[in-house]
Amino acid sequence: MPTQSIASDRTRARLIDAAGEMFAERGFHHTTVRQICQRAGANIAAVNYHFRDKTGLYTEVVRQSMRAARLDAVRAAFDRNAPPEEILHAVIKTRLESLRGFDLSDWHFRIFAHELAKPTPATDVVVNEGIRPLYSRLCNLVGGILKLPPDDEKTRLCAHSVIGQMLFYVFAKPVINRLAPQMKMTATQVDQLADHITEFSLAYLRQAKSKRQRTKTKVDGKRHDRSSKTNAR
Amino acid sequence: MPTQSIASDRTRARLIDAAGEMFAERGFHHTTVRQICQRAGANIAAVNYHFRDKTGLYTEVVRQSMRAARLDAVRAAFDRNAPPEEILHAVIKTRLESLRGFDLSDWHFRIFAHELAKPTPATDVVVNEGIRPLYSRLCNLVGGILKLPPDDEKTRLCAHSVIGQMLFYVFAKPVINRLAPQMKMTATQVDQLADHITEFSLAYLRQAKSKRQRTKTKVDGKRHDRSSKTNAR
DNA sequence: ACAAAATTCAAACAACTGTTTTAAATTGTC
DNA sequence: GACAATTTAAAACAGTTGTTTGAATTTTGT
Repeated sequence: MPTQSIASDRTRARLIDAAGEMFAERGFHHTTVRQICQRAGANIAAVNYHFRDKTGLYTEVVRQSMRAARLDAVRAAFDRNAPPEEILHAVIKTRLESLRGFDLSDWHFRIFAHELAKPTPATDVVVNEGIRPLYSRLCNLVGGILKLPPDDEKTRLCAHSVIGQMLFYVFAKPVINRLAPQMKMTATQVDQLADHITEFSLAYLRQAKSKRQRTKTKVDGKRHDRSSKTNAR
Repeated sequence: MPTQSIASDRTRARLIDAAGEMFAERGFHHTTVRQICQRAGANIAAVNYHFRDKTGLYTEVVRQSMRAARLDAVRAAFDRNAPPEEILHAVIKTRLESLRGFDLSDWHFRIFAHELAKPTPATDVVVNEGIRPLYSRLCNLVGGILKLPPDDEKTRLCAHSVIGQMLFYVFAKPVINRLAPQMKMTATQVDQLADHITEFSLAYLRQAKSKRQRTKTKVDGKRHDRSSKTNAR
């Protein structure tokens, strides 16, 4: 028994679409329900009718953007069967695709950025459902390269260094445009960016690993553990 | 002829102080003039009387925070007579001091962060007076290590990588608190952070330099330029 | 000490916010 | 096709925002 009409579902979807783009662009606090409704071609009361609150609409947008395609792409990059360094490159590149224009249903990264700047009532949802899984998987990946446990402090610091480099371009876009106007974030430029961040990060990761292995062999004789199955779920 | 009274100057200063802390904490848009005036012990109309606008007060706060002590400390770190890698470490460490609690007159970094997230009418002032000089000096420094011109694309990308790592902790503070609660940002922890970011970055910079020098010596014979005075102005 | 200028103050203003209300229109079901 | 439920619509609500007003007060220059 579908208690909701099709027309209702369609305005609901239009509201989520419009709100998603605007939330991603201007953040939660700087987006008014009137703007959303105008963009969605709906009445001002539609938000309260369909989502109870403005925050209700926002959490729904967040929840939906968590299941969006790009996030799956990042997960796929993680699950790829390849050497960890290649996986890292794929993850970074996939994640940076968000920078090219306004890909539909690609609000996730930008909403994440806004959440960082100013927490909202839905921050817990964003952190626990959207960020934490990717964060822990990145820690697993980095720890795998470093031959260190995922919750080791050094591992975490390195993961933060990778995330920070990526986030910078999402956050600082308006400032970068004034500081380095030649960066237009074209497709090839984003690729170069991903290559750079990967190489920049791997330089330290490789060095730290080999240094650790050198001291390790000095301490406990030969290394024969080969415990490289560190990128698991 | 001091046309302004002393009492007036004092409320003016109190307003700037209160506004600076609150702008740094919550950003421009999320700070109300009523909150500022209450904190400053001034009347609601004081802001408009002394600064014409809310944005007038904000630009004054920004202008003042640009001349604040911490920024001078960063400049001093840049001007230090030392090998560039040591300078880099000093700059990063000085810049990260902002993370420890709420140091008075240390709004600069946080205001910068808020500007990144959401541009304001004073963004131009922030970028041109506060960010650009440090940015170009960082490019000079990094270019000096890389033996590349400061406006080379690789140089800029590396500078971005360094900035991104630092900014992450400023931005992501609320999220980091949930993701890695053990990071309390104590004095020693901030020191470790600075050490890590420096080492993480230098790993790539050193590697890229030596790689470049190797190919360079292959091309133009012996290297005898020694043009290491790259951190000027 | 006194007039004039500068500053503070309480109150109200207009514009905006998210939300609620009440009635009209649309929809699904018999 | 009629009736009941669901969905839209226009208007107004209560609250907050930055700003202005005009009179009281303090400070300044002589």
